[in-house]
Amino acid sequence: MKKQVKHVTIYDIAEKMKISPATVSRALKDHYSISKETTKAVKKTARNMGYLPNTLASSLRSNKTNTIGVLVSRVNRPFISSLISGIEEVANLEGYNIFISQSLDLEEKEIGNVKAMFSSRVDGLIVSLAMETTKFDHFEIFTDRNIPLVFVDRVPDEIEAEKIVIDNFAAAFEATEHLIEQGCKRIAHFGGAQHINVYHDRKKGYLAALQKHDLPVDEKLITYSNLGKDEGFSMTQQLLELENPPDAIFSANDTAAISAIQFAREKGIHVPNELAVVGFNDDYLASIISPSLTTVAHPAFEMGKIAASHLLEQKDKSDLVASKTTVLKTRFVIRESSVRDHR
Amino acid sequence: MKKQVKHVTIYDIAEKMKISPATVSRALKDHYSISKETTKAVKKTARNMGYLPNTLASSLRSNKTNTIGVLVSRVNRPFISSLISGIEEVANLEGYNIFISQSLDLEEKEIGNVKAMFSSRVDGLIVSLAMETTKFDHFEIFTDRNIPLVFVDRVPDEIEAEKIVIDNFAAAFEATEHLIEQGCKRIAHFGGAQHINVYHDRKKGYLAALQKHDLPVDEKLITYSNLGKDEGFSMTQQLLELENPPDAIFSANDTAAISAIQFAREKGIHVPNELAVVGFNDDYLASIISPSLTTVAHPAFEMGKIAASHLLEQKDKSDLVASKTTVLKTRFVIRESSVRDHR
DNA sequence: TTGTAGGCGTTATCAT
DNA sequence: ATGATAACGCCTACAA
Repeated sequence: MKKQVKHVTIYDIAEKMKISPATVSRALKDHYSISKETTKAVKKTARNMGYLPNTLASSLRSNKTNTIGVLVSRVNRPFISSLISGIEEVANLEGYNIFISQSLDLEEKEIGNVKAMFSSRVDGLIVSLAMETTKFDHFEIFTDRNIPLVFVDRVPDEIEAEKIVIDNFAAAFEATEHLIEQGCKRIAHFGGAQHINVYHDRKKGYLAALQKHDLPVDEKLITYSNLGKDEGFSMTQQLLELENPPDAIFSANDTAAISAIQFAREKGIHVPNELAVVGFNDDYLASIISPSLTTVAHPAFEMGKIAASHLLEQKDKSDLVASKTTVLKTRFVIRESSVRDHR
Repeated sequence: MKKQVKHVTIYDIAEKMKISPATVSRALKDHYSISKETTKAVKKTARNMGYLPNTLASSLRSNKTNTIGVLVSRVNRPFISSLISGIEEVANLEGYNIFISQSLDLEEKEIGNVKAMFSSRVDGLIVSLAMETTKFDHFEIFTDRNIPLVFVDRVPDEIEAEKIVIDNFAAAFEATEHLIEQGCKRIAHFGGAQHINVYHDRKKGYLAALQKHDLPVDEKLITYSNLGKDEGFSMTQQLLELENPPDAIFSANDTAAISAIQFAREKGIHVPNELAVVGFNDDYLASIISPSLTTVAHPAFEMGKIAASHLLEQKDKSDLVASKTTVLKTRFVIRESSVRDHR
């Protein structure tokens, strides 16, 4: 039976030092009104006694948790984990911790998570929407109370709030135009759920590029899925079985694009000459696969940093914060999967 | 100026219903002593008033946060993010949230994080050690108080606590022996920091396999690093420039192994015939790269699930928990990078 | 410079 | 079945 160590409180310190708990509390946070000697002595005693503050009590009283909530689809996706790293870097620098939860792309879970975040009184919330989400009133808990709320990447049009996004339309346009310049005439598109801004805008950019260059739009060449590995395979297979198959694919993410490359490789179809492929995200994989994948570099880490710093700025500005959207630059990275031999 | 919504408390509900806060509190948690009608009425009023519990207050009073702390090196690593997913799955099922923080492989940050976890009164802590960590007394805050503590993967020998690991020795032995069976005679090893159990054991397994097959150990073929992408390149380069270069590499992770493959590919060195490569972890990349990478599948997700469920079991057993180590099975995945043509 | 005392929102204890 | 009250640990006006 191990000895059970009790929690040391400011009262214990006060008692031992024959001073008041208030003085201890102030000394521990370097309150100006406490003398240097007292402060030093208190801190020393606290250390000796193994005192560690109870954040719960402190937060309850002060109405401040020094915690930022982060609500994402799932942490084990390259884009998301980089985003989180960016958030953490800034948060930590400012003395904040982060509280992460996953929606698993389910609306119901997202709603529960938002409530849980509120219940634990996070000082602000950063959200990238679940794939499934179509309603947004669960965020009113935060907006109604002017608790800082920042959306990242997958953002809702329907809410007035701070948003950090990339220009999906422009990036998709550039990517598609690049394929056209390579001489591709029948360009397919792997699209995501169209009620999500990012996938909607990417498709729009794709269509706009086709239109600009007077290429016809063939609905048979446009697919919708959640862009997973398996979907990538099956979509590629179906497209290549068409009587009039595509000569290029612009995929709304890298995962599906990579599956396309793998499928083509297995079938002996040359990438890029028979099938050019462009992805979106610039996952680490993109540079590793052979042929390497042309894609749109998504500044995930930076988005996280900006989201966190904007969130922390909101606190100060009280309630006159205009809803503001920050658009970050993407970078089009041309690699082997799209550059055709000169003919 | 937006209307500022106030927080609704159980007092507000009690007042409106002309009952006591105690009854409200009980009704909201389905306490057996409260009548069905009252319970139903309270819940309805709570919903109408937009009541959301204050977790801080509840936790402070009940001494229970329903939160599991997770302390890892960094979230944006494939192994870690899968581990976290596993933890979250189990935690959520049992009504727990998780609180994540990153040590960035720095001991000092790990120490701070452990204190912060304690201060926020997590009900238990799951840890994968920072690369830098060599002392372990910062965990005594938890062990002294019998707060459940589980180490995963990178675990300390020096602490009596629950541990979840894989058999790194056996896995490394099997991997190395496989290379020997392929006819490799000079097998190099990319090792990690040797004070970390996993890297230490992997090296031991490697050495044991060489010894069993009467192959000499050449220290020049053994490197130590943090096994990053860049290190993988430079180590491969250095090894291949030796007057007597290796014909195989067993790397303690996939990242460095993949760099080795890429380096060889660039230099026109045939993998596996001129240089066979085996990695460790089975990151998603391993199956994508060409030639695909032979590696040891590390059950990250399952480790997370087991860590969480063992942690939650500890709560019940009060203080007679024996320190226990659970060893999970790995799976050796043979792919192209190690299978030589028959000669 | 330091002390006193009330309160943050909830739950546990003891009563009715 | 319900109510009154204290307590969790800390912070902060107000007082001294």
